[in-house]
Amino acid sequence: MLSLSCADPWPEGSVGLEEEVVTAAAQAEERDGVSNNSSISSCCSSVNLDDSLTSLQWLQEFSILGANVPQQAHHQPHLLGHQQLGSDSPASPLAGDPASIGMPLTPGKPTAAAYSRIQSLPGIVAHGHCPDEVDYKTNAHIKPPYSYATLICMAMQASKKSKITLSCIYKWITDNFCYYRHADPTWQNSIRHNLSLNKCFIKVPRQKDEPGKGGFWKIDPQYAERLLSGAYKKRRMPPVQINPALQNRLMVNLQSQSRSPCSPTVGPIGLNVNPESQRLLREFEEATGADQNWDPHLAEGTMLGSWPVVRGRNGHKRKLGSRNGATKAPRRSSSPLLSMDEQKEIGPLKGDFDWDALLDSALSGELSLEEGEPLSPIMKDEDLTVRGTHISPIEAPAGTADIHVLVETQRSNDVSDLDEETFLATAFLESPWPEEEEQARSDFLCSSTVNLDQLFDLGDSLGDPSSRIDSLL
DNA sequence: TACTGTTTAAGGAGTT
DNA sequence: AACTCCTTAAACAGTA
Repeated sequence: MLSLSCADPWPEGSVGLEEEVVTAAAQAEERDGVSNNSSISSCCSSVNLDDSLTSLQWLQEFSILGANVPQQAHHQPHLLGHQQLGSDSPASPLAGDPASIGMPLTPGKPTAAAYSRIQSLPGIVAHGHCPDEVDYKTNAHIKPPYSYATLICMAMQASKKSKITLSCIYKWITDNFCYYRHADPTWQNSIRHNLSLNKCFIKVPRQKDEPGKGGFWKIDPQYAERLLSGAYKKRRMPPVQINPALQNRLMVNLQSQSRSPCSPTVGPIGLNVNPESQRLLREFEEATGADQNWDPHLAEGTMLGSWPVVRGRNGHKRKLGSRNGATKAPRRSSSPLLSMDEQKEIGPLKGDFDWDALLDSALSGELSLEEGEPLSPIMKDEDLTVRGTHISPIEAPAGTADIHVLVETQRSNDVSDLDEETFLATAFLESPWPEEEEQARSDFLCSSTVNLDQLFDLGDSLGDPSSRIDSLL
């Protein structure tokens, strides 16, 4: 089974088999007596070992972390097997989890604007942040700007399966968004709440002969229809939120460094925040003006001291109730989540993601759609909208490397907010390119400073977007 | 016992 | 202002 999950657990076109495989895996779990009590941490430490192969990684490297992230793993997919045999790897998410092992988080491109650089600093509250500038997979401090429904959709679509278990959704989220690995596990409650309440999610009960806990979930085809018909209104992304579980440590770290600003130090959690970063931080705060109210002496009150006055979206206060352990001990995200079958099931979730295929399959009525309910082929318009910005169509130069984002954006024209959000969120989840193309792609990427921010920031140059694309190429 | 799933409630923010 | 969306919290029941 290990080799199955390593090699190609859910090969293309295996959708029809997945339920059987899941069932078989679940039965194997039963046979092996594998309990669900392995913590998600330990689960991740093993399951995540192949995360270096996921698409998240390549895009993160691609965008801002290119110089900082070990790359050999996704250049050497054959290492996967070894990793899964138990040896830990620095490329694994947890190994790369700054909150876990103190991986230094350094600012992004040194030549980028202070704004962009600041985004990559841990624990920065920044309205209007650029999601693609934040390494959500390793940054445990910034809450991903995706709604829970979006996260669920992402997990479901990443799975390429018609149905997915709750624990797999948890797993995918924690695998791909470091924030949730360290966040109060109440987010799982929200996930469940979303699944139950949101009409777009359908529960698929486990069959009698399907061992395991809980049922499966899938996306309602009607909802998919709505997604693609643009029935949903656009909503603004919430501001970045800092993970309260990590913020205190971060604060201590920064404070300790502020006492000796001339010597970059590694704080209690191993976060490098050197004087340059602190300077950038101040730059950012000053540049963002009064709403940030930055004051070197009151920094705690702005971005580092906003907890435990938990701030929801846009910083409004939330009730804390008894969440600080006064009554019910909250479950931690390290609580056991996955059974063996789910770990096997989750394997393909990690970056085995192809939006082309997903959309194609969706449009042809596959994916989670019921038979006879094909999606409307509506994506043939000339215009496209990227997060509220109207953009003229851009022809991808023939024979050049795919501009996946643009292509997908065109195809996603007129999609709903959630779908768009999901698209934006999952665009960087696309599976790694085939090996034979990788070098050429790498060359392209290396020779270009393009990142998603640039691609999605085309609204800045509506006058001549194609010229901007040309400049990117 | 822990996990899963449902339901209710409340509050904030964006949209109409 | 009303509506909708989203998040968070919590209680409760069912289940493995």
